[in-house]
Amino acid sequence: MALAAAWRIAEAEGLRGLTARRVAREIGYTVGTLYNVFTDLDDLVVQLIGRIFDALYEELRELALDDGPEAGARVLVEGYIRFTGQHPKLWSLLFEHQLPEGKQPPEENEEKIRRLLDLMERALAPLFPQGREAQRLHVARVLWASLHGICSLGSAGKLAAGETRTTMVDTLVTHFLVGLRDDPVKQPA
Amino acid sequence: MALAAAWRIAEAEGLRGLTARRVAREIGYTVGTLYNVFTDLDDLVVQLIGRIFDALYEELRELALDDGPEAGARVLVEGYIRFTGQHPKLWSLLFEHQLPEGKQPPEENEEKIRRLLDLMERALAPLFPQGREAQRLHVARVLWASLHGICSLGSAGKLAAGETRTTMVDTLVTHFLVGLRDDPVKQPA
DNA sequence: GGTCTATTATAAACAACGTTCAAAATATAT
DNA sequence: ATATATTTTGAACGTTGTTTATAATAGACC
Repeated sequence: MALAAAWRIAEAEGLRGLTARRVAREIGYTVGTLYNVFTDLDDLVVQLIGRIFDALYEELRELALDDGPEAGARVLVEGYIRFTGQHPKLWSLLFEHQLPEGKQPPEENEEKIRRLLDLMERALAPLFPQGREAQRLHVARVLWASLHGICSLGSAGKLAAGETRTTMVDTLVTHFLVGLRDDPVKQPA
Repeated sequence: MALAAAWRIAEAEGLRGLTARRVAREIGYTVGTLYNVFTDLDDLVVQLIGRIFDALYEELRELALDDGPEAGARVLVEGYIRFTGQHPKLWSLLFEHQLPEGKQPPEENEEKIRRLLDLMERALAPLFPQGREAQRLHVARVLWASLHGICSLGSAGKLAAGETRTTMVDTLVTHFLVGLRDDPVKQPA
């Protein structure tokens, strides 16, 4: 209930507008009540982040990943870009929010990230023979992180004025996968 | 003076510790005085970000970029990673800070980014014949943004537990450049 | 030096923030 | 109906960004 309200607020106004009192007002309660449910505002945000990961996963889970690695990778990155376009504030919340020094994100959120990465691993699987699972994970991570970087700098308009995320990601996937296939070494990290 | 203090605070405590009163106290003035110099706290942060870009540029500008595109790219990404390791809080500030809806970053900061990208363009230059400057810029952007993504997810520990940014970036550069060289099409975006 | 003016710094105030907690309201069980 | 456990509240504390009227200072001119 509070998380649903937080979702709406963050979707409309971003992390800046996401305050405890605002969430409380939205659900017709007082601030104090929120603090009986969440230990912290960070706690609320972290749980909201979990829901955002879930939504992204739902967007990507039903895509066809078995039409070859390149097709699979392309379909995944397209879905990712679509999500960042549909929920820009929510998506940027995932990385804007930085937990203070001491705290660290809960186990379940790491698992949600792992699930997303699994999709990319499955798409790339045909490229790797058995016994190369470590390298498969490694490559999936690199591609996923690069995708993130392109969407991150592309959306903020920081880097790529006059260039779309789609064309940039296209170039990434094309050249990265070509290089991967043509590399005779394929040595793990 | 205020910016130097902001630098120190942000370096030690990150964006969360960077408050107007804290900066004012650090330089022996009152908050009001800060608001005679900066229109806003966002204004101060944006100017601090400019200085961080400058520092990153200083770290990279003297590297040798003319020993071939792969060597040049590697030396750049190594320098980038070194900077993110030496000033993690400052570097993450660059992307944590999100300007509110209306405002947008000043022209000079975009120029500082452009300068950084130029370094990558110069490193990759031998790969592109004359008349392919647009593609050169495009590819430099993709590589730069991917590098950013890897450092971003790698440093927060979000993605790559048990994997270093160096190995990930290594894989990126290797496969991306191989794919770039072996691609007979090399069509611009 | 003394006066007038322009700049600069201050202190206090405002609203909103995160967070806490004793007390009031409510629900549950006997 | 009474006693107990739970939930919600409202007020409070300290801190935040930001504004503004006032005080302090500096510089220029006679």
